[in-house]
Amino acid sequence: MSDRLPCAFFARPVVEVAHDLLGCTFLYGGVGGRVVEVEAYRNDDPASHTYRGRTPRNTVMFGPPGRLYVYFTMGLHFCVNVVCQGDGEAAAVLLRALEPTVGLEAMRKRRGFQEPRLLCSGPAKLTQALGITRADNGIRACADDVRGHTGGFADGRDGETRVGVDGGGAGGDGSATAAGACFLAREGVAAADRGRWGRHAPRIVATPRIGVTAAADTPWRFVDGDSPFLSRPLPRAGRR
DNA sequence: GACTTGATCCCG
DNA sequence: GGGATCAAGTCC
Repeated sequence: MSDRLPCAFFARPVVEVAHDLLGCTFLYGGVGGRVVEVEAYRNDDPASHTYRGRTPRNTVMFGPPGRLYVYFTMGLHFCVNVVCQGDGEAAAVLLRALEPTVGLEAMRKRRGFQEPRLLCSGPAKLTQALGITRADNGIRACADDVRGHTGGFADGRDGETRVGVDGGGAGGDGSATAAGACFLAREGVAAADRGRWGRHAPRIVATPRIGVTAAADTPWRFVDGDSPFLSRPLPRAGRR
């Protein structure tokens, strides 16, 4: 509980948050693992979905930090981001790979593979393994801040669950997205290994982002250079 | 290199 | 409104 990242964690510059998320644990519906690869996207960034302004699809990115922005891509995949910076700033961190640590069997079942390295080593693999879909767009992934309020939509939507813009989602299936079932947490490791936000300290390596054509050189993909669970191996130079 | 579908764009 | 375009991926 106490180690769940507060919403304030995400209300910081997105590149900073991306760094700090490495080594944290992402859990969704009791399934998940250690974050080993992320990418940062920002409003003034040609590679971001929000670069050309607000649309129905990217609306969640313009909302308060700490929410999930889930988008559908390539005709068959979902990818998941966590909204960052201030309400309206439209920045987010794409979760690209996890080292699976919790709920391996559920992930194997959804993915159809046994090998742990094949479960969450890519943004769409990860959502498939965890069972994240369009219906999760807009759900909160951060713990309540102290007391009082941190953000929330101006029109009053808030609280725990679906605030997606598609008005759909059947609303009542409530399994994985039940209150508090989706969050990021500081990893429970020796205090000596903890950084500012208490996570297990990874060896952070920055590279250009994968699959983007605009701003192709911006080095906003961050990985744990020692992890074997990346979506793709580090180029030679980045290895140890 | 194929696959698959929906959001967005550009024209009208 | 309608058709063209192309996308923050995966495949083992």
